[in-house]
Amino acid sequence: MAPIRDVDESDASMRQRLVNSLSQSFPGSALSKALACMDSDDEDLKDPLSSSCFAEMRLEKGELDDDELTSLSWLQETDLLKSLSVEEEEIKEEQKENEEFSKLNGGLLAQSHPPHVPYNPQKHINSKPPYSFSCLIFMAVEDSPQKRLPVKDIYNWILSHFPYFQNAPTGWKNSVRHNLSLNKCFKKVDKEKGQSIGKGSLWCIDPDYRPNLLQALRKTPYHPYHQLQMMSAPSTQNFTGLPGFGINRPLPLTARPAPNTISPHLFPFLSKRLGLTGSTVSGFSIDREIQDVAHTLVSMKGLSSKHSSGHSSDGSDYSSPPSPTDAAALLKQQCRKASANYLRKINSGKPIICTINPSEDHTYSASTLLMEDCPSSPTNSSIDDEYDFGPGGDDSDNSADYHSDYDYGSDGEGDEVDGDSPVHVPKITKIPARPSKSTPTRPAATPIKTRKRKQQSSSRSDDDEDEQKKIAEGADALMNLAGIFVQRQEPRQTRSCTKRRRGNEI
DNA sequence: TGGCCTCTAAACACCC
DNA sequence: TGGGTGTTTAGAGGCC
Ligand SMILES: [Mg+2]
Repeated sequence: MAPIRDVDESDASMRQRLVNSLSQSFPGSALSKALACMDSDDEDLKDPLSSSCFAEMRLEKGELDDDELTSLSWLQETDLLKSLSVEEEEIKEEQKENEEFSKLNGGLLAQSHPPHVPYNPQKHINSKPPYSFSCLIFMAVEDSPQKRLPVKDIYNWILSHFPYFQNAPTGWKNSVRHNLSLNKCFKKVDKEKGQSIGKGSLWCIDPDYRPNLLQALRKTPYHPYHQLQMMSAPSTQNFTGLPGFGINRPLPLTARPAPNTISPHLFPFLSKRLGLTGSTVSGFSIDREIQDVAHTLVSMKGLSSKHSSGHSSDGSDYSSPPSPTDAAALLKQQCRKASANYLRKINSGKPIICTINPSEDHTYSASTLLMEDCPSSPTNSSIDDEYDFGPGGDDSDNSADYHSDYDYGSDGEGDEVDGDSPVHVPKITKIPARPSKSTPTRPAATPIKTRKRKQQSSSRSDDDEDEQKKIAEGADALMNLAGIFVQRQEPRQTRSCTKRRRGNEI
C-alpha cells in the first residue's frame, strides 16, 4: 500500500501552516478558529467533540437551516452573487468540456463524469455520477432523518439529487436493489420493529460497515489527483457546490476541501450528518475518526450513547448500558484520550503510514483485516449525531432537502439504526444478523464468525487493563480508519491474503 | 494474466 | 393479477 503522505512536513507544522493561511484568508472564520483550537493547550478546546470545525461552524452559523442556506440573502452575505458571472463562465466551460468529453466517448449520453471536471450533479445532468451505487444509497439513507429509507425513497432521493437518473434507463433501479440486497453495508429493518410501510422494507446502514462506506465516499474520485488534494497538495480545482468556498475566493491550498467532500449546499443535511464537509484537510477528518473510534470503544464496553443504535426503532433498549448521559461523558473522556494520543503520535515525529487501498478501506475484506489486526478497531460511527448536530437532533427535520413520503415513525433523533440485530453489543460478540430466509450465509463470512467466537471466549478478567489497551488501540484504529496506519501494529495482510467472492460490492 | 470491483441485465419468488 | 420489492446469477468492463 502506498502512503498517502510522506511526512516530509510534520502534521503540527502543517496544521500551523493551515492555521496561518486560513487566518489570512478567513480572518476569524470558524474553520481557522477551530483549527487553531487544535493547537491550544486547553484540553477542553482540544476536545474534538466540542471544538470540531463542524461544531464551530454550526455555532457561528447559528443553526442555519436549509432555507437560509439557499436564500438570496445568504448568497449575498457570502458574496456569492458577486461571483455569479464568474460561475456562469465556469459552468459554460464545464459544459463545453463535458460535451467534448462526450464526443470523445462517442457522444453517448451515459458517460461517466470527466475526471478533470469537478462534478456538480445539478449541472452535469448528462454525466453519470462519479459515485458508485453504494455511495448513492449511503448518501440517500444518511440524508434521511431516520437514517432509514424504503427503496422507493432511495430512488427518489437519487432522482432528486442526481437528475442524470431522470433520463437514464430504468436499469439503475435494478442496480440499486441489487446493491441493497447484495451489499452487506445495507440491511433491512426488521418489519416487526420498523413500521410497515406497505411494500418492501426500510433499509439502513449497517453500523459495522458505515466507516467503510464513509471511506468509499471520501475516496470517490472525480479527478485524478484528489488524493493529493486531500492531503493539502496544491490544486487548481474549485470545490463544487460549496457556496463561498473556492468559487470566487481562492482558498489557501491547505484549506481546499477535497473534491469529493459532500457539499453542504447540495446536500445540506447529509453534509452535516456525515461531517465530510471540507473535513478532509489535515487533522479534521482525523478528528472525525477519533470520534468514531471513541464511539466504538464506548460501544465495545457495552455502553450506548443516546444517538447511536442502542435503541431499537420502537424505542426499547436492547442493551444494558449506563444512562446516555454517562455514556456521553465517557465518550467525551475517551475522545480526549484518543485525541491526545493521536496528537502525541503525530507530534512524536514517528512516520505515519497510510493506506489508499480502497479494498482495505471499505470492502468485506477490510473488515476482516480490521478485525484481525486491530481487535478493537472501530466499526461503528454515529458519534456525529451526538455532538456535531446536537443532542436534540435538531438537524433531523429542518435541514433535509429531501423528505420521504413516509413517516417511518421511529423515535427519531438519530436512532441511526433499526436494531434488527444486536448492533450495540460489542462487535466481538455480535452475531451477524439474519441473512434473509433465502440467502445462505456466504462462505466469506465464516472467518469473521470464527474470529468472533474465539474473541468472545477469551478471558475478560483484566477489564481495566484491556480497556486502556483498547483505548490506545482504538486511537490506532482511528488511524486505520483515517487511512493512516500506526507502526505499532503488526503488518497488515495484503489484499491478496483475503479471498473474497463476488457480491461484496460497495 | 488473474483477481477484484462495479455495473448491468435478467430471472424468479414473494408480497401487497 | 399486476406491479413493486428482494434475491440471486451471470457476464462485461475497468482497474490493479
Ligand atoms: Mg444488504
